[in-house]
Amino acid sequence: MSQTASQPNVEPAGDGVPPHRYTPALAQQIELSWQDRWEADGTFHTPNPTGPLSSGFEKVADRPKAFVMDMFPYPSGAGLHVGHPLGYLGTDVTSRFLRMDGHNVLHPMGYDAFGLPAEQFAVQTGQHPRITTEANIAAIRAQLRRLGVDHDDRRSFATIDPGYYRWTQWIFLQIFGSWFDPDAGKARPIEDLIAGLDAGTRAPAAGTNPSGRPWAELDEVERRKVVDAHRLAYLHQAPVNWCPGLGTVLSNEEVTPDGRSERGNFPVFRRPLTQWMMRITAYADRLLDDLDRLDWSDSLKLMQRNWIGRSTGARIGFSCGERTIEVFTTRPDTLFGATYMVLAPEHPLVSSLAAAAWPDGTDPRWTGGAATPAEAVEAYQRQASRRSELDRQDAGREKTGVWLGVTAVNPVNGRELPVFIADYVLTGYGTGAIMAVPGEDTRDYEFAEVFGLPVVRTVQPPVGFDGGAYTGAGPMINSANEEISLDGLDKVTAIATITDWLVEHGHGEATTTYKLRDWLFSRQRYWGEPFPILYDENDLPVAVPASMLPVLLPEVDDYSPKTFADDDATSAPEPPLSRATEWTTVELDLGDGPRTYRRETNTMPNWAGSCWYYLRYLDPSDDERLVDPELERYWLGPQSPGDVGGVDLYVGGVEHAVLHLLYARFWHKVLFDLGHVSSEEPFRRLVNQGYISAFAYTDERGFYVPAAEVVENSGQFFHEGKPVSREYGKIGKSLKNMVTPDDMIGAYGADTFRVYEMSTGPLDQSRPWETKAVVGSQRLLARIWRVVVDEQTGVVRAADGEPDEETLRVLHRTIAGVRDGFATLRFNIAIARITELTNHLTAAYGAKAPVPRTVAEPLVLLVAPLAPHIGEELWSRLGHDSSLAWHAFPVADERWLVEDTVQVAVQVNGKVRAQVTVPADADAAALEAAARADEKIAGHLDGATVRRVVAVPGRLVNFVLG
RNA sequence: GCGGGAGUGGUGUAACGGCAGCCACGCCAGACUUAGGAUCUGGUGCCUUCGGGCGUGCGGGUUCGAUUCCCGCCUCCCGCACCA
Repeated sequence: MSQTASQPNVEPAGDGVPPHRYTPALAQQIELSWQDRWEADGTFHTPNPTGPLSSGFEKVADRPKAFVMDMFPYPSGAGLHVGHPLGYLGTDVTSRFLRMDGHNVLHPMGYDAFGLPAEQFAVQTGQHPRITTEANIAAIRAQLRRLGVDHDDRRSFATIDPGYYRWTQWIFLQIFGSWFDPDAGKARPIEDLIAGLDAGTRAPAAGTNPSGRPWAELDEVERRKVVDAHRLAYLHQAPVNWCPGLGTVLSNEEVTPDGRSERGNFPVFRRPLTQWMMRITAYADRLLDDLDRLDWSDSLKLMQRNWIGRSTGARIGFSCGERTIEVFTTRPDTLFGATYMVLAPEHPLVSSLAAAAWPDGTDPRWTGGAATPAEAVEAYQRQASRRSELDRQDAGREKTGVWLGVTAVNPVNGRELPVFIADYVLTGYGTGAIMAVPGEDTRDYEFAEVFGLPVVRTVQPPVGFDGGAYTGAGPMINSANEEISLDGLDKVTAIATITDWLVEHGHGEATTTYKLRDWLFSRQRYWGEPFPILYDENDLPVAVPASMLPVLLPEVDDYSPKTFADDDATSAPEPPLSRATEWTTVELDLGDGPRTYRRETNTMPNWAGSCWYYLRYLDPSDDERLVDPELERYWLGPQSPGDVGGVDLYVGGVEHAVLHLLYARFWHKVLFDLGHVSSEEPFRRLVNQGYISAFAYTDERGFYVPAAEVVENSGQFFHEGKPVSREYGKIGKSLKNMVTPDDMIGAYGADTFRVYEMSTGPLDQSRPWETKAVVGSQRLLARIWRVVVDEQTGVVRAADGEPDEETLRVLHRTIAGVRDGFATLRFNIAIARITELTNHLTAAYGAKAPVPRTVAEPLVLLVAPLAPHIGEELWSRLGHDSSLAWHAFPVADERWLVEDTVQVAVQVNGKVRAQVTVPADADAAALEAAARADEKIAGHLDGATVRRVVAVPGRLVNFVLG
């Protein structure tokens, strides 16, 4: 098996080019040959400790494991451009390095294949989305193979495989079948809840029992509704993001800040609809707190923290006639400064609170020009619902609102506070109602100005403060009643004091709220996982038994949901599956005799399949269970007490910071609570790879011209002789700056492409693409080739002799540097060190003397993770029968990392004035003596007073003159 | 507006608080060439009176010494944004 790729039929490379030069044609020949051999030999098959993939595990049983993973791609029809492989190559280099360095490495790849583009293509063409999706997967798989990545191909799958989504449905049933026990702080099986309710040891949670009657008195249907309201997956009628243009509802995360759909950019409206929700809010604290235990970038953690948006404060009740208005505030200390109240226009109390008529002397600004409060409210609510999210969130807009004609009572001082509705108060956050403190809140101050409301300061602003609201720190003022006084207190003490008082008098309590909302989990699409849910004759949801999974996606004639005019806010969703009439109705015996059930016709959102795919890699053939616990413990389990476990390196784009990464953590924690996994988190270490952008060029008319045809001439850019202007942006067809990996592999080979991508900066850094610079990587590989192979004869040139000491020092410095670069994902510094070694060998040995084998072999091993094909080829030519993929990575010998003598800089007053060479172990005194002996330094010191001498052994000497 | 990150040659970048610019692209020169958009070798931060001087966005500070640490400002990028 030691035959090499290039022995026969190398074509003459052209006039003057040596026949055995490392040309792109030779590189491609070598690459294809080694890709075939890796596949035939199963070189990258990773052994599991047990089960069907465990063959060969004894070879690696004593190795530490390393689970290295990419965010799997969505198989779009557009194929890959040069920006896509950056992360894939980063994990590939890492996994190859770790394998050589003695780890059992799992580096798999799969496909996230449900989703909108394939469905929309299917709607246009009538072709089943599975057909296009599978064709796209095959194309991307071929592209990845041609890059030489070391994925274990036995472990690949797509989320659309019934054998996969069967378990996606199974997990849904686990979530549906459990509730969050606030006492235990974790999910538990729903049967435990029912047992507690039956035994009377547990009462229905607040808001789950509308009738208010005791559990024991409820009938069967009422009980089921109470239980269903506790589930982690539950049906809920609430305002959701309805997108008529797409014909589906969307999660908050899928709606852009300006109130449009992330996909398609259609307007989104808030509409009350009954939909499946997942109770991710129950996990808000754990999702937040466990971020501290993850090796993720600070910026990414911050994005999740902001999205979860925990804030602590108080809930305070304000009496308003017969009713109580509950508000949430983070500043209960400013309660004495509340001068009015505001409800969100959609607040449920609004209509019942509105007065019958305006009191005499009502400020005309407060009525909205309406004859009665009811009319004013109705008009304002209509206006608010029509207003797009963009308008409504524009903080710069003048405040609007109307008075309800009533007042509420400030519990702390009895002050009568007029109650308004205004759209600057959001219905979904806190209680949807606020106490307005214009003295210390900018928005309240703006509203108070427009409506002529009083301002009471309760925090002393600094002298000279002439702004409106004062939001800074300062002592409390104007904050006392007969029982308590906050005056003079600081903010923290005042909050504690007033909160105690509120609790004592039954007016409120300390509380925490979150920006995070429950996850809207149903979509009115065809191309997604069907819900394993049936509805019985009471229209209540029933789980499909696990034994009957998967619920297969039925064939339909029309893949599109009914869509509507973009702005038709009152339209209602109609999922494609509802038209599969033979499928929607089913007769089953679920243990109580045959009955007729109606199937859930929504499908799961795009994110469902990516929530757990890392578990499936452990054994994608498992039909018995979600994952073998032994495999999960081995690959994902905690590595030490307190460790969260999870994938050891997860690389992907930052665009998933609050979508996929939050949802997957949530599912994983539910699975952990229910005992299906031993790890608390799915992704221990996460790195966001940078983006590759490219220059694009426009002509005088502003049209893009093909970037590949633009030439530069002394700083100016020209296309067909005419000047063009340069822009910088995404790679793609629209900017006419598309460059594909296939283009680069065709021109240079995969190894050169890999080395170039890795050389342009640390993995997490974004960078521009520059095709003309790729040749530098090609030159490097050609020089390495020339170290081992004679370009004229093709004969291997490695010598048996010993390298000189200087070469050994460079070699071992290189080994240390390359290891550092690989370990920290700074492949650019690894390549710089390899280049130095190569350049040194070229200069020291040149074309005449062969490089000693003891240096040439480590060089090949060092470059192999980056450029595996040329690595294998040279390794093979050096006489090794087996792949270097499993050969030990070189280890630096400390002996050669320390120099005998070192050059140290000599500074005078911090400026370098000379270099002296001293023994490496010279102490400070010897260093100073050597420095003083230098002519230049002696000149500088002559006649001056040396106030101080700083001598750092091995580094420098600094004379400080007085 | 709030929060985070980043500013180093023409370009991508590199430097345990210790000689700023490793490595590469580009550019310049040379070699080999009928030729060079191949390959190889050398040079390449700026200024210079050739002694040297100045240089890591700007201004301060800490230090014997700052690209690195601290403070303020400017610019760019990212995230969030009427979240009470």
